[in-house]
Amino acid sequence: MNSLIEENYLKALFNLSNESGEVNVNELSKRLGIKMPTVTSMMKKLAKKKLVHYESYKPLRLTERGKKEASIIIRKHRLTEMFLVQNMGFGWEDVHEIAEQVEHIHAPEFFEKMDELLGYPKLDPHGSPIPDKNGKMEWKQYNKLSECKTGDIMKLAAVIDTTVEFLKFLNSRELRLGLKVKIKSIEPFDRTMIVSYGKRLSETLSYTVCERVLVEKV
Amino acid sequence: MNSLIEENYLKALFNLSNESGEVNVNELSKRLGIKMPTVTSMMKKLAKKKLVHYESYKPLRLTERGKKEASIIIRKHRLTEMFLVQNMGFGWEDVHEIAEQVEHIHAPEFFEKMDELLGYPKLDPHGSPIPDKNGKMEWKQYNKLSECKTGDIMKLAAVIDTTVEFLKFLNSRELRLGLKVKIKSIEPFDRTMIVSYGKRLSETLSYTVCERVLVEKV
DNA sequence: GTAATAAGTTAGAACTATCTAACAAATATA
DNA sequence: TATATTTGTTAGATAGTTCTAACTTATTAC
Repeated sequence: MNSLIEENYLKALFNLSNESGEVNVNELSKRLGIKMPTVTSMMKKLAKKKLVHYESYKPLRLTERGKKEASIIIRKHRLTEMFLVQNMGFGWEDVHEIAEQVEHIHAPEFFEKMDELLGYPKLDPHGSPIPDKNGKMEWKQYNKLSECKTGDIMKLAAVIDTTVEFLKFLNSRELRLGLKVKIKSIEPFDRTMIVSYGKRLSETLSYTVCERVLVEKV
Repeated sequence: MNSLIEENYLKALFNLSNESGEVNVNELSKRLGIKMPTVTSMMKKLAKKKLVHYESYKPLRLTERGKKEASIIIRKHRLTEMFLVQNMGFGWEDVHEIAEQVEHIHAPEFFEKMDELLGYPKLDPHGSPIPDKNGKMEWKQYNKLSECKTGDIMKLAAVIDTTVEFLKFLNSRELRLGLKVKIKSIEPFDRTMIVSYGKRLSETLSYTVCERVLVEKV
């Protein structure tokens, strides 16, 4: 059984690996807000437990067991987010912080029940895939909205950023997953996009925003 | 903000005070499965935080603040149990362990939402009162079934023991809260009761069982 | 290719929550 | 009351997670 603290290291390492390939002590340290020496010593501890491969000065890698345990925590997080939205009426902007705590509950039957009540969803409210009981998950290859070109019509598929501030911004523009967005023009100087969707015929989205939104072909 | 560990001491002290009046280090130590010296030092720590009144060799007492914080943890526990039963379809025997973990989640809006979805219940699935947001709760004065006499017709109101084993025993005899039970006779030697209820005209309940069931006049 | 900078490690300290061993106080018993 | 038992405290040790300071290795820039 891993402690809550170990679980947070595993999860952060798993997420960072998926985001940026190779992960080093410095990155993990920044992600967790924990100083590097502490991270080093935890990596040694997790290496002893066969959850990470650790060699001095080398990039950090989860073992297969480490990946599986991390996936299960992420499964619990995403099922919880989905449950909070679908079955309890929370907005997608309010669920991350709660799920961050609920994900550490050790009670498989609790999460199985959520899964069942939700009808075995494949995606969470932010469009991220929910790993199955064995920790397997399928990542669809989405593109960033910021990488699309003028004239493209794309469907919003997922968000990368799940902070309250970002999601409230999307709410304020009535932007939600599944929506079809047409790119009317792109400002070359700062890569701001002018887009249209639903009843909104001309909305301006900064590059910062477009970078955090994943889309797929309609 | 109190740690999970501090919360468990507060809750145990609160529950023991309600059960048996004066609480000493030894009792609290046994309840928590933690050795006495550890309990002593935690009491000193909680006294510094103005959550308990502590004097060497004197009984332990929660301060008003301590009582309030303990009540809020118990509120979260009982709302969770009720939610698991009413909104997620768990049996009353399966919810204690899960609630034991969920009660430590710091997210008032999560528990407010449960309360709302449940329609502001006053009692949990085991018949215990749910404290309000300010930590206030009303204890109805129930009697133990074991203290009733032959001929009494009583309604099952609450259970004292929430372990899986005990509740499964009650399930196996179709005993649930709200049920009317008539005491047909009491064996003087071991205080075993012969009772009737529903379609069951003659069931035998040991003193151990009757002691754990609270009842009220019909 | 050396110097400067960034990243990583080691050593040692602090804090929390736990324990055991030894002693002290309070309570029960004879 | 004197003794035995129970209860409670003090002191010191251990394990987990964190930190800072000092040092080492790797990478970047000139």
